[in-house]
Amino acid sequence: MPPKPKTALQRQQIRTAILNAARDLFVERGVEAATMREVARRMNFSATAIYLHFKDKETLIRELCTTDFLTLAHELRAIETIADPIERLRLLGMGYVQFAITHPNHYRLMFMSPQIVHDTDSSSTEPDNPEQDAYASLYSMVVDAHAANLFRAELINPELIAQTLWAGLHGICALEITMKNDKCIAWCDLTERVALMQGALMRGLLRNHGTTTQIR
Amino acid sequence: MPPKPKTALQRQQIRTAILNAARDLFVERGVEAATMREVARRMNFSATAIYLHFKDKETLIRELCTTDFLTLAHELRAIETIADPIERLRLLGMGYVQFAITHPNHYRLMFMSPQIVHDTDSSSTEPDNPEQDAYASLYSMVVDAHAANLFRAELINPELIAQTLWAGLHGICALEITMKNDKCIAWCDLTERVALMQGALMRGLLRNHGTTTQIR
DNA sequence: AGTTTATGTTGACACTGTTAACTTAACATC
DNA sequence: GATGTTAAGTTAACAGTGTCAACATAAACT
Repeated sequence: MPPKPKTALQRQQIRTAILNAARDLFVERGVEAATMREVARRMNFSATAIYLHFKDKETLIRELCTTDFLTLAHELRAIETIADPIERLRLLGMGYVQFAITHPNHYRLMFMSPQIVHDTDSSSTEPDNPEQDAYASLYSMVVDAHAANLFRAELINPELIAQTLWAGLHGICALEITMKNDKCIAWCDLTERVALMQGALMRGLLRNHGTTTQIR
Repeated sequence: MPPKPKTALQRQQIRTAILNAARDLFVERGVEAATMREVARRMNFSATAIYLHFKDKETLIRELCTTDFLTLAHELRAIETIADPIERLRLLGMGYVQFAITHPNHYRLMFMSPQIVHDTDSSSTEPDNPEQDAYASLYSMVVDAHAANLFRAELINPELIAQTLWAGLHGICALEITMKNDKCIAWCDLTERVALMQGALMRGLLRNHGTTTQIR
């Protein structure tokens, strides 16, 4: 294994190769299956070579999730073009749930694991974290709907509304990921649960709680 | 350390002593801080002595959570005496959230960690698991309310309603536990979030969506 | 007294993440 | 061209972890 000085591009290629190798293990069997040593093994590296490219396992996995979540955020960008604020919110929620269900390990690590303290001043070069990104787009949609006077009069704080909508969908995703195989509970169909959550929350939050927003 | 044959009572005392020692570490610094070796150290046991009383770490911690959750379930029993089904549901939700926030590590392990497959036939002697217990009491309350014709006409499945209510509150608890220190998000007051979630879901699910159920 | 048995302890195995010290090949400079 | 510098990678090691197998011991039973 001859060491040659690598150009910046080559170095980046190795980084993404490591990320891909780690992802294979990660998406399939979770964080603790994605061993640093196993990743190195698959790269034909020695166990410690990974540390030349990533500070530690934490940052490796975290960076992996970050990039994947950012691609999601960009995919969901198309939804922002939809005119009707309510329909926009509904579709955003659907996309969110869909991602959580198809990438449970990513979701678990981003939203269901103890967070890094995320000190403000640290390495300075990570201004856009995906969770903020996702929440920000939800929030902006809520602000739009609020500006259009669509919410009930008492609801004066868009932030509170956004956090409630998020919590509702997160609850469904989290329970599905964690307990879908729990035989003690007769789980209803996932899409039914999502539809009812969205329908009920909308009906509970919106001003004209009548015919337009229908609970299926 | 002289080994004497222990009576069943003594054996049970040792078990609970181990559980208590483990709980100290667990509630304070989480699962991975509750090391088998550290528990043994605090008991003045050798590292492997714990395994004479518990099959492995998994079952130790799981049993710890189970008992604590069951005591919660019994505390919440008082709520069942409340006459108004809606108020009953509301208080149950409040108690649930309160427990989750004051025992975040318990909650995390019970509802936010990959579940054991919980094969039906195993050791046979664990019929009442607390998550089923909690869900069962929620479900029975929903059934009552449903029998009293309080829900909207379209909502014919109490199970679906119960799971939606659970998911809503679980979402709040889970986000609070995982991300309360995330500075990227301007979290609203927790009790406000709970109140809005309960109010909105109730308004969205109940039949008379008018003056009685007020969103604060 | 001698045997059995529950209750422990010691030592070990196979892992993990991670750091320190060493090796090697490619480049820049005198 | 010989020399040094340095990035890239290796091996060895440390301090942990959960857990099992083999051994020890003291009480109880026959």
